[in-house]
Formats: sequence, C-alpha cells, structure tokens
Amino acid sequence: MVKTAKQMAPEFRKFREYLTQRAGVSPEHVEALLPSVSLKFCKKGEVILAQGAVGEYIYFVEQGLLRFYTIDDQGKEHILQFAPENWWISDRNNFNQNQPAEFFLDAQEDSWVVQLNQSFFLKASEMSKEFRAFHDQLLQRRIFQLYRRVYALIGTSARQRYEEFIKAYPDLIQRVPQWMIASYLGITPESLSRVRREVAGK
Amino acid sequence: MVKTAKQMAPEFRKFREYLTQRAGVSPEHVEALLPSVSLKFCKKGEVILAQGAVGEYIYFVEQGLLRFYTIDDQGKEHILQFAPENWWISDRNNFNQNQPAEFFLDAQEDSWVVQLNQSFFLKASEMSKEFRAFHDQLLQRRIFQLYRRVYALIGTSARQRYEEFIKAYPDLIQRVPQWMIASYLGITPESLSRVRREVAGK
DNA sequence: CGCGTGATTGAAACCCTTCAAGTTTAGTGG
DNA sequence: CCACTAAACTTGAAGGGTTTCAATCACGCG
Repeated sequence: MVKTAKQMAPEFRKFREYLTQRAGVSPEHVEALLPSVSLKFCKKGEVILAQGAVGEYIYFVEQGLLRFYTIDDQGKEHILQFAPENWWISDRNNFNQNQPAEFFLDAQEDSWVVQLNQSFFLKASEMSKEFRAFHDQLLQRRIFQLYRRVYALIGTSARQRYEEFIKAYPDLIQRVPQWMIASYLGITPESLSRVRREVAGK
Repeated sequence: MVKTAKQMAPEFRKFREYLTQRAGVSPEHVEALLPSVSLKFCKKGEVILAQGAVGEYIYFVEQGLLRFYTIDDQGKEHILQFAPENWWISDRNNFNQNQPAEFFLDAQEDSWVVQLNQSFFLKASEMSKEFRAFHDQLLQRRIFQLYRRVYALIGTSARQRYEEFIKAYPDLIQRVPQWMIASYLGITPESLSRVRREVAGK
C-alpha cells in the first residue's frame, strides 16, 4: 500500500552507497552534498516530467522503477528507457538548456527518487575529482549503450532484440507488462506475444 | 589528390576555434593543451579503429568525414554515426575501459583528425572549468540525439526517417553514397531508392 | 461476481526485404 | 579525352516479417 512505502522513506541509502562505492566519492564529500538534494516519493503512474514542461532535475532512482517515453501523433507510447534502482534518468536537453522537455517521465512502480539540480552537479564536480571522472564515465557508458540499441534496431530482428533484452534485463520482465517491453523493443504487443511463443517452443 | 590534401595540414585550425569559440576555453589554456594532442591524416577508406582492437584515442574531425559502424554476422555494415568536421567520435567503451572496440571507425573522405588520449581530457578538465562544463554538455547532447534516433527507429516509418535525415544533415546527402544513408536509416538501398522516388513525386 | 487490463490467436494487409536484372554514374588507365 | 570497368542507383516481382484489426481468453481487484 502506498502509505506503507512512503513511511519507509529510504533516506538516500542507495544514493549514498552509490556515490561512495561506485563513484568513489569520499563519505565527507557525500555528506557535504546531501543537503542540496531532495527525496521525492512518486506513486505508481505519477508523471514526474511531462513533454513540454520545463523541469530542473535529473533523477536518481532510490527505489522503484521509472519509465522514460514519448507519445506520437497517433497517441502511441514509445518507451526509450526503463530506470530501475541505481539509475539516473532525465530529459537531458530540458535539464541543460531549459528547453521544454521532449519526453515523458513517469513512475511504473511506487518509487523514491533523488532530485538533483544543476548546482548539485556543479558543486559535486568542483568538490570531487572522483565524482567528475565517474559522472563522465557514466555518460559515456550511456552513449555506448545507446549505440548498441541503435544497432539492435537497425541490424537485428524482433526476436533477436527480445532475446538480448531478457539477457540484459532479466529482472525487468517480471516488473513491467509485456506490452511495455514490446514498446521498448519497437514492436507491437501482438508481435512480442508471437515471438515469445516461438522462442519458448524451440 | 592525396598529397595535396596532406600538404595543406590544417594545424588544428578548427580544433583551436572549436575550443575557444564553442567550448569557451581560454586561448592560453588551448595553447597549453595542444602539445598533448596529435594530428593524423587519414586517406579515404582507411580504417582508424577496427572492431576488436584496443585504441587509446578519441577523435576530433578537423577536416573530412568519418564513419562509425559495425559489421554483422552476415558481413553487412550498419552505420551508427557519421562524423563530419567539428565532430567528436570514438568507441567510448574501448576508450574508457581499454576493452576491445565493438565498432569500426574509418575515413569516408580524405580526412584530418585530432587524436586525443585520456590524459588530454584529464588535463583539460583539471585546467579549465569551461572545458569541463562543455564536455559534459557535449556528452549529454549526444545522449539526447541518440534517444531521438531510437525514437525514430521504433516509432516512425522509413520515409519519415529519411525526411528527418535530410532536414538534419542536408550536407551529408551530397557527401556519402545513398546506400550508406540507407544503412544509417536502417533500411536497404533499394528501399531508400523507392522512398526517394515517392518523396520526389509528391 | 463483473469489470478492466493485459495476453493470445487468427486472418488480411502492409511495409520492407530479397533477388535479379538493367541503367546510370564515377573513377582509372591508356 | 575517350574507353572501360566497377560501383552505385533504379526497377520489378516475389517473399517475409511485422502490423492491424478483431475476437477470445486469463487474471487481479473492487
């Protein structure tokens, strides 16, 4: 139930851990940075950033699952990214240029997110060489991941993409409805259903 | 002719301009950084980085046009990115993790490229706050551009993708053969030919 | 229990690919 | 500068993968 989840506010547990363990930021630096970020609870289905809005945050997922997507002229959703725990997500164009957001961001599960604004990144980069290097690598890995996805879309079949997906994100197939995975893969739910039957019976 | 182009070595003209004008790096900082980069001439068709190789550079295109692509099991090329003048390109996974490159990089025209290694980026970030901020934005813009491309691939038709392409990169259609544009768009050369006829006669 | 959402299945249609042939264009050597 | 050749582009016909539309089934939740 929603209230329950909300009562158990995670108090930046994962975020703290992430910064120290993965990014290598010293605990002192982390504590110095925490005052300038805020924690937000998002109920399942809540739209965090809407296309056309001007937001000011990048989000880090403490708990739960976000969904980054767009809606085309025919009203069809196209999912660009899932963001489970320990992921960063935002409409980066919006964030950096104060342009209206091109994509939507909403909560696929009840979630806790850390909201980070420009000044957090400026301060963190100023303060910690480790953060700087880590953040740089984070962006580069995302670029790389996206090139792989582009290749999958231009170079492989729906079936191959599905098989890669379940290998890469085995947990997600438990957590999101099939039609969203189809959307992520760039096919219809019907096609995914057929692909799955084919894959199962081999 | 090759020799001629080589004789006219551009001596970091665009690179210098780029760092001062676009990245906002001070001329003194630029001059301090230049000794640690090198200029390389690439003959049309030359493979700069091959899949499986371990490279150490990120490239900035002074002059010419590079092509970033992969080759699938059936020997078919899939172009992930064109890099004309003033573009940065590399197999970033390879660069950062010293992993074997997953993609190929070659010269589509006789080109001059600036080779930048890890230490350049470390020094530049150390030295110039402007470079740091700019490089960060550069990566974020690339991420954004790639999300757009993913959307185009999962959400729009071959025809729409082609029309977007000529709007976004009008110069490239003059400079690369049609079959490469088809490859970039994720369709066959035959399909692109038909799409073009359709678009022309409307 | 009934309703809504998600998953499956079938049949027809569609977009794009494949394969094969023909045409145009561009590059090279004489 | 022409002739020759290879590469690129176009066109057609057939085939395949995926979509669309419609109907049915399964399930969780009030």
